[in-house]
Amino acid sequence: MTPESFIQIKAAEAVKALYQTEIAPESLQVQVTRKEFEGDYTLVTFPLLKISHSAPENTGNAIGTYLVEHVPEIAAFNSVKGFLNLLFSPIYWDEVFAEIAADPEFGQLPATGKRIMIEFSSPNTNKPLHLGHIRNNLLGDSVSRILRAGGNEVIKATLVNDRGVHICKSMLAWQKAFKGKTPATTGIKGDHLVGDCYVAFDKMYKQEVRDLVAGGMDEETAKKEAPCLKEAHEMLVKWEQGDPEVRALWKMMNGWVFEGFDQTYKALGISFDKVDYESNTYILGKELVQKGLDMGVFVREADGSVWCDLTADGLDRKLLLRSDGTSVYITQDLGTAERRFAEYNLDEHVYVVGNEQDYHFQVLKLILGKLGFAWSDAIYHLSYGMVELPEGKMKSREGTVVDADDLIEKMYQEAKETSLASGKLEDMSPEEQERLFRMIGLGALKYFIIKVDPKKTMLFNPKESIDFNGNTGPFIQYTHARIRSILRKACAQGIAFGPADVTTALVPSAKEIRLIKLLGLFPGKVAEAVEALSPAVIANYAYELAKDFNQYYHDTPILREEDGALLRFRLVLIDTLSRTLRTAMNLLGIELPERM
RNA sequence: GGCCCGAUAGUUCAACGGAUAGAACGGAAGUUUCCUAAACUUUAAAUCGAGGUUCGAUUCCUCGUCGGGCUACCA
Repeated sequence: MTPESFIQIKAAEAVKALYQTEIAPESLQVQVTRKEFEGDYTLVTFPLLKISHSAPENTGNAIGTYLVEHVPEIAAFNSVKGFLNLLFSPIYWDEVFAEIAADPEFGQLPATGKRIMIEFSSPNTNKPLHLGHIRNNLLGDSVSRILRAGGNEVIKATLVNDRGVHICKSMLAWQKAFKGKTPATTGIKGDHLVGDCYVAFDKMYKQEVRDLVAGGMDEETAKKEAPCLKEAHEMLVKWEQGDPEVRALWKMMNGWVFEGFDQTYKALGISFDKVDYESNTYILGKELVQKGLDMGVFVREADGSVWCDLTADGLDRKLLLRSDGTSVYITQDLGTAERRFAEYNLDEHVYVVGNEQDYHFQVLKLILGKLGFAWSDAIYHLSYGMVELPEGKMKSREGTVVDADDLIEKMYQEAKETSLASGKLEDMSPEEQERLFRMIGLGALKYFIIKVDPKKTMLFNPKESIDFNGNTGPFIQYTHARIRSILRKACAQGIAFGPADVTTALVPSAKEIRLIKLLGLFPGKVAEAVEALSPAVIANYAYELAKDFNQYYHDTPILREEDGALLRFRLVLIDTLSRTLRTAMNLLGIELPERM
């Protein structure tokens, strides 16, 4: 039980005894006591004044007196305005700490019995991954870990956009300007090679538009009439007809891209349980269109196109089927969602997709609801903000995109330089060092991105991205390494310790109590992160833990402690701390080194 | 035009409607016989504006200002 819920329950009992009123324990507000006041946790009593019909301080005093008299874990209280500060007794810290130290799965919440699918990443196969994808991937990966820790069964899914006119553009450019070039012959990573083709197409296209405009055509028309664009569309038609040549080229180039993506995913430490390809799913949803027509929620226009009128819901009319009978993006999304819910019997489905698609998901949920699917409410769009650079928004056309592979490599190099400069790694094997540099570089990148509230637009400054100080991944990794170092030394000195040594009857210091208090908060933080689908909650918690340890460590000579019992208590404390830190960082997908 | 989202120290980020709005970086000043100084200590510095809701508002509501996104028979 978390300290908060413990107080909530006891306080509700107090209210019942004192004022003969039943209240829900969850409705009571409990917070960690601010450090300028005496106490461990604080009950906010303002909301209770209506029940007590008494001044804030009197109410607090009444409840405080009751709690001290009836609850052995609560030792003392003081009441300041509407804040009832409660001081726990050592009995309580013993209980909390023993519970944490003995629980090998600390932070894992009880099973909910829910099955949740989370879709993220969902890349296009016409260019390599960039910084925006990294935010998506890290969020998706971390949120799935958090949902799992929240007691849910989680299925990580991705839907690869492997078909469409954008891929045809890359294919066309390859035919025209890259023929014969492969990742093998050029030494270029597959997804980058295909991305180069895409850029080449764009160049070609722009030149053609300029030529047409120079020839007297107005720009709007020129943009539609550029020969290479038309060719790309013809290629798409051929692709849909199953033209063997086009299909072969498509398969080959997609193969390059997948190989490239695999490397990037591997570097990021990300994997999926289920991979869908749009080339297989784009037909889905057509039966739903018929169903909608039968139900009268869709209408067919004279030209054969099918629409859903959402104007009554404050949105626009949405196209579902083109006049030529082909489906659009949302149609297949409808079909894919239906299939997933049916196939996996999902309780919830989370989509990690950028906030530029807020409208799309609003429409998606609305239409599914109109089609009579009760589970439309179980769809959650985890909408995240864009990543901007100091010079503004990333624009692929202006070449200001931060490439994922480049970035990962840069972080690694930076980690390597800084680590080598510290001169602490001389006795490590080259392989160990490599592993460590990767771990630190990646930890810096991941933490930097994940610590920001998902829904906010964030700024990424490549120059400052790898900080090893302050609220950063490496700071936490460093802290963990220090803890492990102490524990190693204790082992080497033959000091045995274990959960049995946990007893704060030794009178722990204020800082030790604070650490225990912080540790006890972890399950609550996990629950909060699940609720908000926000890894940032965990990230900031982990930082607080690390920071507090550093402060504790600074003026507590742990291994020089003479008293055996106190020494063992301290070792158990920091051992528990390192475990909790590890568990928390694991939820973010960040590895912690044993030493650095 | 319509719809959606955001605005907090110089900068990047925090703060279930709760106490004197927290950190970090950068700035200024310190700490190394000691288990990792990639650390620690001290210090200056902020809620876009105007109303409203209430015991209490950075947080909720309205209006305004500024910024971003969406508004394709693209995906």
